[in-house]
Amino acid sequence: MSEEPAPDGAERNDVVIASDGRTVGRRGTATRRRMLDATATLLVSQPLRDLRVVDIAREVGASPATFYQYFRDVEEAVLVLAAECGEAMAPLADLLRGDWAELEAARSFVDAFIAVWDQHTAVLRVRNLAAQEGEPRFRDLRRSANRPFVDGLAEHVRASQRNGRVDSALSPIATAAALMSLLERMAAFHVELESMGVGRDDVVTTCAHIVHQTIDGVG
Amino acid sequence: MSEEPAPDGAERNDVVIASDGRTVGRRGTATRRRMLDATATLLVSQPLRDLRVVDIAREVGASPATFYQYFRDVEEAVLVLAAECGEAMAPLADLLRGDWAELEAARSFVDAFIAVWDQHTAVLRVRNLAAQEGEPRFRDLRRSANRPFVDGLAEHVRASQRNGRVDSALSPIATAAALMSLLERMAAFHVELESMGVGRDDVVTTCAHIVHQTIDGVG
DNA sequence: TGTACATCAGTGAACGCGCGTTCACTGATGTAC
DNA sequence: TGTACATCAGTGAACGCGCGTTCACTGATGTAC
Repeated sequence: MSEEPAPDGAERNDVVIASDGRTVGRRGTATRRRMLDATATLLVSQPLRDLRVVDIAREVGASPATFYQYFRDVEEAVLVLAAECGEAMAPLADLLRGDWAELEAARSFVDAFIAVWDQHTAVLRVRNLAAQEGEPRFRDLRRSANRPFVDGLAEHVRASQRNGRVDSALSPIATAAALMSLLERMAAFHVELESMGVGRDDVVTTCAHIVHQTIDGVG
Repeated sequence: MSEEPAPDGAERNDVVIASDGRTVGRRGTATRRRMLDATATLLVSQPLRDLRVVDIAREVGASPATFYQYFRDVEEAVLVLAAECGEAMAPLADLLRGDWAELEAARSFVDAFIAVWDQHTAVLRVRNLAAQEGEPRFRDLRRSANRPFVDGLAEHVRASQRNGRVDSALSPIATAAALMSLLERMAAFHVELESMGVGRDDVVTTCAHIVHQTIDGVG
């Protein structure tokens, strides 16, 4: 029966409520946005562990107290950013339709996937690190963002197994999970390969080959 | 000309020097070892970020001050553990010799690799997380531990490309890096797949297939 | 168009917790004779 | 075998920094009439 206050910065019936119960208007929404952007910016150059509320506040020229109007803590701000990345990923699920007999289909998907990572490297990396450390909320965000891809890849494997193109000893789920791991990691750190003479295109091509060959089997 | 004190816990001419300059004897060495083991144990259930000097000290029934006799900080203790894991990995390089025409060769390597991870999951995970966050010393440890495998895999790819069994569009380095990413991640979290009905053997088999097919090419 | 009021937005300054780190000390072990 | 000394080992207690967090306050914006 009790009327719980809405969680910080959460929306309820399109009305955003700040931590002290005031409704957030246009100006407040903009400030909140700047806090989020500042958070994303700072994560490019420092790990989440070293990111202080004071840093974010200073970055937008505000007081630490202002931060708490919109977020319970730094983690909550990062969770919002990670959720936004999830939305940016969603459209890629379409690229997994079709029979993928052509290498080009795999290439399109890999390229698009890495493109989203290139746009949001810092936040996605932090999301994955936190997920791997066992933070349940980051884990969930990652899982739900990747689920369509894992499911899609696993389905391709099953189809190829029915055709006899892929060895039935493979676990479709393990295969899909393995390929996603490969894609995420290469997306996250392909820039570092540049120093070894491996460019983004090489990475995309290589990943596409591996994915295609694995889920579509041998000719 | 100045006689620098040896770094904490470091060996010089087989004589270990503690942080206050005293040489460390049998008893001290044992205490240091217990500190290391306690660190590894605690890392199983909590991320590095939450690991306090006090926690480690309490775990071995000692005072925080004792910890500082042997390590500069928590990170240094973890670095020692990570280096030890590197040594545990080293023998696997032998498994990469041979021509790998047989799937079984890949399977042996994958199985052994995952076995080492199973023995040292916590420390290796922490090593990788720190490396991905950009900590140079963890990065170096990871790189040098994995280098033989990356090099070996890349060499196999080149050989297969000369045979025409693998598409020359693939970058040997990117391919090897991608496969290592896949292996590390599956080694790190294959336990979680159990809940989806995918056992350790399924994971090994699946990884072995992908690795073999990728570096040895199509029949 | 202007004025008064309500509400949204932002902050300075302080409090306090938790942890890292140190130091002067006690206790344990080893060894010379 | 025993005693004295040197050195190794361990610690209680405290200090202080840095950050999270809050509160009472000022300022900005919107709106009713």
